[in-house]
Amino acid sequence: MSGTELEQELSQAELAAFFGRELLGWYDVVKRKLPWRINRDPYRVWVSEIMLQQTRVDTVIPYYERFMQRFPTVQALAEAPEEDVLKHWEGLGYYSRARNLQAGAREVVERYNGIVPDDAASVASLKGVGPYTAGAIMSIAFNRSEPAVDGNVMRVLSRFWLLEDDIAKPATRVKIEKLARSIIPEGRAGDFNQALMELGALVCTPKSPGCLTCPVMEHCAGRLAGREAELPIKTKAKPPRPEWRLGVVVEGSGENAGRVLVRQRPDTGLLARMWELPHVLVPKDAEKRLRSDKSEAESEREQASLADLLARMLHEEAGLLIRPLRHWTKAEHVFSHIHWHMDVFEADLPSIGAVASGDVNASEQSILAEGLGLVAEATSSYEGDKKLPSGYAWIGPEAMDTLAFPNLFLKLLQQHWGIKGRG
DNA sequence: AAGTCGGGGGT
DNA sequence: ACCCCAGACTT
Repeated sequence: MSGTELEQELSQAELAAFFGRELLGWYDVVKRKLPWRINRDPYRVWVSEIMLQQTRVDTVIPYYERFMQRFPTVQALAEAPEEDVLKHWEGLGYYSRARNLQAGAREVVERYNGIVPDDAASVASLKGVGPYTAGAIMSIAFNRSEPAVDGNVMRVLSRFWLLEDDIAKPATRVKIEKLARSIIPEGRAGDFNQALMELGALVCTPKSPGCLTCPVMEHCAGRLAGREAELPIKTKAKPPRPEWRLGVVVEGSGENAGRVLVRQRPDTGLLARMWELPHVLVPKDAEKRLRSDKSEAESEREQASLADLLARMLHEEAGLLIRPLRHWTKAEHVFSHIHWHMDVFEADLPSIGAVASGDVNASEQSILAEGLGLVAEATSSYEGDKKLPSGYAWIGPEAMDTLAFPNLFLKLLQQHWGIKGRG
């Protein structure tokens, strides 16, 4: 301490007044023009806040524009087919947000006559609306004095007030909510909450924060202590568990030439109700057996083993008989809790002619040996496109605007047809 | 309290 | 590579 300067000890109320005044003054000058800020329509605010959950502003903007164009009102969203809603969410991730949002819209139509209720408890009860989103809607759309504490706000307030609580713990969000509620300037809840987030996004960033341009640096306890870089405190997440999966691009023939076999995922769980290429999880015991060859280039022998496993598991799990042709590509995809390593094969359906003429490889024989009757039945029915296993369908590039795929499979399909188109 | 739920951009 | 993003829901 210098000794010549009197450290002004500001009270909590004085700090809050300073913080609110300076932050709002800064926000009024620099706030970004964003598509959900053209008015305060509660439905528009609602949709934006759901999309912005765990998703950056720049990523959301084009999705938001398309979504609002297609579903401009609560009624429009409530009446739409779910598939249509998912299609407009395609690539954005966390797809339960889309399903919950539509469920919420239908609830607003049925229970509130299509008007988003101006009531914190009612808004908070809507599907997909948690503590943050309820506070954001109430403050931004209705200017109610409710806190809206997201990752930005926890970071900003942790630094300004030098809070050393672990923001990964749920209890910390509750604590910071109480603080945030207590410092909302009278009559400006919406602007204040947005200003907090704007500061976190533009200035008080996770790494190398721009303290020199920060409107509240003068009394930021974290900065004054020289500790802004180590705040907020957050425990590390566990790394995603690895999974080895075998996928397949099954090419159709005859009337399905140029099409690929896809399937719809179950109603719950990961990527619920999204469409995908068929794939199977390599069991851990089989993994040890098949990974004996650790060399860079996979041998033909190993690929044949993988293809064999793929065909057999697909038959057991889905009753689907395929004929793997060749290894096509590898694909990696990382979720927050799972890391997929995929080997994708090209395949077609076994034909009766091929079986009869003996034009089959060894691995295929092991599959087909289980019953030529099955093959015959499968072949005739598949070609008619009538008796595919439940949830399976043929799709060509022209129909891609009807089914919603997660990005992983979207890219694989585009790669498949893209190469074909250029070749 | 810990796990589940996508995908991408910043550093 | 690792971190984090205008988080919510389930167990």
